[in-house]
Amino acid sequence: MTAKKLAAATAAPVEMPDEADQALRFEKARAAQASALLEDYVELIDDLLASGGEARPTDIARRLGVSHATAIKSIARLKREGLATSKLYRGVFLTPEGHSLAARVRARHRLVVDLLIAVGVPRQCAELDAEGIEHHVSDAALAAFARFLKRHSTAS
Amino acid sequence: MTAKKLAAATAAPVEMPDEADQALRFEKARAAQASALLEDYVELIDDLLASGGEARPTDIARRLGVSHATAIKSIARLKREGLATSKLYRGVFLTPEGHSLAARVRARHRLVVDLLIAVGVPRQCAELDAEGIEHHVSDAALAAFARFLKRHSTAS
DNA sequence: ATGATTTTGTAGCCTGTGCTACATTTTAGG
DNA sequence: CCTAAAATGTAGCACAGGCTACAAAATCAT
Ligand SMILES: [Mn+2]
Ligand SMILES: [Mn+2]
Ligand SMILES: [Mn+2]
Ligand SMILES: [Mn+2]
Repeated sequence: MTAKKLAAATAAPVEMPDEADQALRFEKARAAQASALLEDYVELIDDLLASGGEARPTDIARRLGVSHATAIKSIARLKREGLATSKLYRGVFLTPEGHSLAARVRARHRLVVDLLIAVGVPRQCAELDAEGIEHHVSDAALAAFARFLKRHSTAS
Repeated sequence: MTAKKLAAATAAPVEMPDEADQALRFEKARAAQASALLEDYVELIDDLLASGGEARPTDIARRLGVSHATAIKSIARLKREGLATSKLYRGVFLTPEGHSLAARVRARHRLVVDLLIAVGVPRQCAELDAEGIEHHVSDAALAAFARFLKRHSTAS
């Protein structure tokens, strides 16, 4: 290992980031990925409740493109984590925590779409990509997005 | 359901996207998520090979922040999918397919970081967020990012 | 050279998130 | 009201990607 480090120090053409930093980056990305599913569910449920009235497992499943069995299991997880409630054959509802998460998630989703469009991404494409991107945008980045949009919408 | 749709049509305060479109969005995001891990591995392995010489399972594990057992299993998947090779105690190497994937992934990673910085995200934060965001940026969005950066770097 | 340390590999476990198939319950239509 | 259709729930499977614990191999240092 000593030999290898020396060789790297003398002949390395590429600089690597610090090991610990890099590990933290990947760990953060994995964590975001783990909550992505929950975020999409609460956002969708909140949309359904706001738009029509009911958020039924079958509707949720259809909109997410998964089987109803899968949706029901994920809804069970939402309940386990205190984000949703449901009564047999009565549809799904959000707890206050679920509702406030949904609000944050929706605001972030919109901001991401708007930023993508502002830098020139076609609307359709922006909406496609945002669905995945949103889960990895930190609050600091979000704030920067908001500043950018304000700057560039007033300067029409 | 007829009654529900009528109610929604008359009193709906929120517009929902088309069901099929929405399902496609979520399916695409899930697909991106599934390849994210492979992308991070090939990018990291390529970096290690370019910078020092070797890409050993333990190094890979440390940099990714996972146990070496986990890394070895993921490397097995890389091999199964034709992206990498390895001989016992000889480290990991990329196939031509793996190498070209790594090149695409690295270019995309850099472009995403640069764009985030260009819109005002602090560098540190940009590098953190990019690790997750990169896997969800389509080619079309990437092209838009490149155009945006060219426009805004020449106009200094 | 040999003993300690590091690296690698294996085995077995868990959780999350997909699926299909089947059972049950509710809802809707005639 | 009764039957057919739709919705819901359950069971059981598969696979990915985490982990720890243990075993074997290679490397390093004395
Ligand atoms: Mn999403
Ligand atoms: Mn969303
Ligand atoms: Mn990444
Ligand atoms: Mn990357």
